[in-house]
Amino acid sequence: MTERHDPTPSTARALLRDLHGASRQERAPGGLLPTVLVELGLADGYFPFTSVLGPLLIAYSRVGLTAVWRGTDPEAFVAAYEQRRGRSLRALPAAPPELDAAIARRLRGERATLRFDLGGLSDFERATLEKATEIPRGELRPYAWIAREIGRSGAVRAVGSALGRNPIPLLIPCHRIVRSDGRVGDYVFGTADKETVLRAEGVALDALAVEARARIRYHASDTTGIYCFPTCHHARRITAPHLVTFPSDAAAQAAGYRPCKSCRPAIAS
DNA sequence: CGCATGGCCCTTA
DNA sequence: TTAAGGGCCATGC
Repeated sequence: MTERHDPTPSTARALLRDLHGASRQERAPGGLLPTVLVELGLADGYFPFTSVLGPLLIAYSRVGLTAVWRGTDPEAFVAAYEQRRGRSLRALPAAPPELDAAIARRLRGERATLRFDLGGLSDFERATLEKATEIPRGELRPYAWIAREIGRSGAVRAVGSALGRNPIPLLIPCHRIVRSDGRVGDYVFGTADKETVLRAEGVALDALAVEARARIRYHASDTTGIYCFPTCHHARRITAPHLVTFPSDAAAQAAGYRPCKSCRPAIAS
C-alpha cells in the first residue's frame, strides 16, 4: 500500500478542507463528510434504502456500487463487508441525491447510469453478473442462456453458483434468471422473495407456471416467423390468433422459425 | 408429466 | 494440490 492511497488522517482532513470547504460540514451533524471520504476513495460508504423486499443497506465505493445488504442491522453488514472487501465502510445518513435517484429509476425499469464496482470477483463472476444486468425489467432468462451468452455453454451450474454470490442483488437483477424448465429456481434471499420481486416487476408467474407444466418454452408469431422467450417484450405483443408455442428451440427451428434477435433464445442456424 | 440421476464447470477449504 | 459441492440441465422412466 502506498502513501498515495493511504494518506494519514491529518493529510486527509487537509485535503477535505481544500476540496469542498469541509471544515464547515465537519461540524454539521449528519453532514457530508463521509460522502467526501468516499469520493476521495478513503473509505466506502453505505446508506439505507427501501425496496419491495423492505429495508436495505446499499454500499458503494468511488468506483461504483459494491453491495446490497438485506435488513437494517449495520453491525453485521459492516463486519461482513470489511472482512470481504478489506476496506473501511462508513455510514451515510442518506444516499447522494443523484445516486438515490439513479437507483430508484433503475428499479422502476427506466434508464439510469449505475456503475458497479465488481473488483475482487473472478472474470467468470464478473461476466455472469454483467450479463445479468442486460435482462430488462419484466423479462426472464434461463441460467443456460447466461452461460451461452458469456461463451461458457457448459458452465450452467457454475453460473448458478456465481449468481448465488451476487454481492449486489436487486440492482444486479440475478432474480431474473430462472430454470430452463420454467421453475423459478433458487435465490440469495430464497425462492419466495424471488417471486415477490418478479411479480412486482410485472412478471406473470402464474401464467408461466401453467405453460411450464404444458412444456411450453417459447412463443412465436406465425406472421414474423420469429420465436422468443415468453417474457420477451416482442413476444408479449403477439396477438392470440398468431401465437404459436414450442417446447424446444429445435422444434421451433424445424418448423421454420428463427430466434428473436432481442431475447436470443438460441443461436440462429 | 413428475422425479431421479449423472454430468458439467467454477470456487473454496 | 485436490476434492467436494452448488440458485442447473437433459435424459430416462
